[in-house]
Amino acid sequence: MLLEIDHHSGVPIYRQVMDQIRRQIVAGQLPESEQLISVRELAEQLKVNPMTISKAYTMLELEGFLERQRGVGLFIAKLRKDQKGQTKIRLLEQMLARAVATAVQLEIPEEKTRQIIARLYQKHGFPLRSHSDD
Amino acid sequence: MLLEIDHHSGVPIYRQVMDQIRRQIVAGQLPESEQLISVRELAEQLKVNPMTISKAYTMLELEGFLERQRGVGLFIAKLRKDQKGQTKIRLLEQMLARAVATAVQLEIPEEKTRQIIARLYQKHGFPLRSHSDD
Amino acid sequence: MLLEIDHHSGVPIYRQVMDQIRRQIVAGQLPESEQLISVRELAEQLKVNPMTISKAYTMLELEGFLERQRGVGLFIAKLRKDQKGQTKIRLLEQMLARAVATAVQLEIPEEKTRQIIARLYQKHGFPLRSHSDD
Amino acid sequence: MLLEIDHHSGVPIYRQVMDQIRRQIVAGQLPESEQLISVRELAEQLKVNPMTISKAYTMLELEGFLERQRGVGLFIAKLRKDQKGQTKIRLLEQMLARAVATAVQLEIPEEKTRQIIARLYQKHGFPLRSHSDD
DNA sequence: GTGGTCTAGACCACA
DNA sequence: GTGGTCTAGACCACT
Repeated sequence: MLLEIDHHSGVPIYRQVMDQIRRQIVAGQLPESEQLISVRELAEQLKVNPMTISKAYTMLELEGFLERQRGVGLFIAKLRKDQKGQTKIRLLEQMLARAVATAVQLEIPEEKTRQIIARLYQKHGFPLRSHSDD
Repeated sequence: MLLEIDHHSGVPIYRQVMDQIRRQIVAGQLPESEQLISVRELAEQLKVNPMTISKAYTMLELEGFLERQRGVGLFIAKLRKDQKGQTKIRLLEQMLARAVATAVQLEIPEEKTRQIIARLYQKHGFPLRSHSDD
Repeated sequence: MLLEIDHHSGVPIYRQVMDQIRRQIVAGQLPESEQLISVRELAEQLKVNPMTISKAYTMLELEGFLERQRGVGLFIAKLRKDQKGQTKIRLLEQMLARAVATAVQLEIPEEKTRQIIARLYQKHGFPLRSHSDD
Repeated sequence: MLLEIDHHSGVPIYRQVMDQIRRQIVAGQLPESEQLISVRELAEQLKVNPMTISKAYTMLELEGFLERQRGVGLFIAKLRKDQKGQTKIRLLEQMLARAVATAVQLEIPEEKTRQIIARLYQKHGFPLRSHSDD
């Protein structure tokens, strides 16, 4: 599991961990039912406090993305196929909703917003990847 | 000047004040060179402590959106014409960048993102002014 | 009397007025025993509050640079010849003392400080003026 | 870290703290990447309210001299090598500029200013380290 | 009237 | 443990 922590972003570390794991799960990058790397190990990898990782794991469990097996560890939850798709759209919509609300207040037309979106997609090199599962 | 404070959002009050005033300035909703509502008055309106408002004003002054006249009050700074436009785009890009980064990781194609954007714009009744059926 | 007020410098206006008048007096740019421009008039010229000018005048009177003739107005005080010279040096020394203290802490050598001084003098075009009264 | 607060100078305490820390950083007296003394501790040392120290730290962070690590503390920022030198010169120039502007208006020749500078440097026992007769 | 500073004390998020 | 936020209330400088 590859995670990147930005200590200067202002975003709490436990949130960065949550967001990245959640995304990897719904993106299917983390195989279902597999055991998660342990709190201690991940903490060591990322050079952060174990309590921070523990907090992230606990909250992801509350959200239903992780399942705890007492005495064993945490596992990726099995999500129904449509659940994944729904979550993906929901996560994206949340972020876009705030962006569009801002754009509307600033009277930035949809066309301009589209241009920015297009540029950002290009920057991420997305067109090169296949997206047949949508 | 209309401001809305959400005491339960977790976002510091002074930041909510900053963000809303900054946006109103770059959106041209606050006329240049005009005196701002006073610290005490806004504090009373919003039912918060004057220091909280003072902090927001001070930070906006540091950012260059407000100008102080000692003993008189704070005024909307005159921004160069291009500065406003740049700030508007910058504010929007910040929000979109995170959204697109998420979309790419979730393998949501640009077309789908566009659809969501379009729907959100419609919901806000945009384009403004050019239609008469509002 | 020519005064320039910088509303954005952070220096209180009454201080800017004091400093400039004081300097003009010891520089001999204001003829001795002449009546000062009235509070109201100067306030109008500079577009500032009359109380601000009044405060500056009062403090200069306390410093001995102005003399009040009740019912008439304020006049430039007659300074003994050596007083002017002493005041000039004192004013300069005060400012230089703080600068050198800083330079020493920052380990900036005297030579570098001299260079900066020389550049600043050139910028003011000083070498062009005669300075035979020293 | 040694700081001295003058409660009667009229200069806000948080500014005195900022100025002294900033100078110590660019003077290299505070080692890079080292953790700063905590807000509470410094507040206790100086017998002032923690918020006062917090304000100074926050502003220095905005200026780029300090870096925050959430939940851990504040650290001296790593400055590019030339940044330090530039800041040193900038700090000194600011003070000298006002002094020379005064000197020019008072028609004090550069030579006289140099003499005062030289005397002040001697008083501070500069040049440092290169002499052994201290 | 304006904003700026400071205090004492509370509560919170983060690691 | 760390810093961040907010309050209520005081005092000050400036115009």
